[in-house]
Amino acid sequence: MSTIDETTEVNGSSPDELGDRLIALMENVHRMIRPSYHSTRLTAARLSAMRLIIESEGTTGGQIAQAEQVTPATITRVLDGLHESRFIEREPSRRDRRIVDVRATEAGRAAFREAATAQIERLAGNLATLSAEDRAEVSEAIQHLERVFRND
Amino acid sequence: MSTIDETTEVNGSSPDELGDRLIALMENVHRMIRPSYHSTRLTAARLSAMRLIIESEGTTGGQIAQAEQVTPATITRVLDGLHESRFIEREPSRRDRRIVDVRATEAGRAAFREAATAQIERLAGNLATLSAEDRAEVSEAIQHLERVFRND
DNA sequence: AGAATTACTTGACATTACTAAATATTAGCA
DNA sequence: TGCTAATATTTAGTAATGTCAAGTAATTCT
Repeated sequence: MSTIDETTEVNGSSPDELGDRLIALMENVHRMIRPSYHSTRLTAARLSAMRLIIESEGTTGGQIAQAEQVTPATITRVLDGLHESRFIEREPSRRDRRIVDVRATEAGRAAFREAATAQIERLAGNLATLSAEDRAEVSEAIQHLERVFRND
Repeated sequence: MSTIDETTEVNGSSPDELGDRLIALMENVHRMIRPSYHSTRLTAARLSAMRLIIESEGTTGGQIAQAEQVTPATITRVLDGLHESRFIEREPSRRDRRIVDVRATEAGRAAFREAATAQIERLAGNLATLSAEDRAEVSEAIQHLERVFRND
């Protein structure tokens, strides 16, 4: 007796099969959006951190680490890189001087906008080859997946 | 008069918006499936390479590099790691001794099965919370995206 | 006050990516 | 045939991103 009811599990949509295909797809997409190493000073982890820093004005090192699901040690280094490029400012919090408040500089915001735009456009070029109907379906699916995988 | 017919561009499905959402989603998923550094000897790039090596019996270094969209130099290091763990065998091709034929060992297959299963299950746990209908929609969408992003 | 906890940094290391240059082999051509 | 060019991979050096373990400084708890 199978645990899977075949009438409801059409064309590889069981959780396991879906996971398998999602992993393979994700690797393809991830490589495509990987920023090139020398064209910009905003590499993958830094770009992602900048997104958080800009969206959550006055966030802290620990909050970034949690959102990025990495250890504080990793974030320290990412912030080191961003600071060296003058994209952020770090300052011990007034209320608790162990905590580091992080803010984006104007240069940081500008660099983020540019890098994020380039990253999106690399994907958008491919996505534009889909029909509007297919894109609507993809949009629906992303909504489902966002519900399931979001961690804020 | 807009160049975009608004009846076909519903809920954020323009290529740019879709790209933006896809990037955020992929980052979440990518962190979730990132193998932990010390629990297994199959790290991300090695696991991905093993998938290719097992699926395409008797593939070569260059073919792997192309499929993974990285330089041959990168693949050499990945194969070094896999070889050190006795997960693959490397041998100059009989027909052209510049080419390196790569084959998975039994230990490699076993390790791959174990690591891939763990990776998939981390995702499948989340995906199982979707209804069968939603999963079917996601499956459709993945098919569209595979068509657009696949590079073999 | 002293001990424990918390937030972050530092040091030592592994993995994964790059470019440039080296090596070895095969293919093309005069 | 024999020189040259092209091809497949490796090696060397560097950068980015991640780990853990240990250290520092500030806050909280008893």
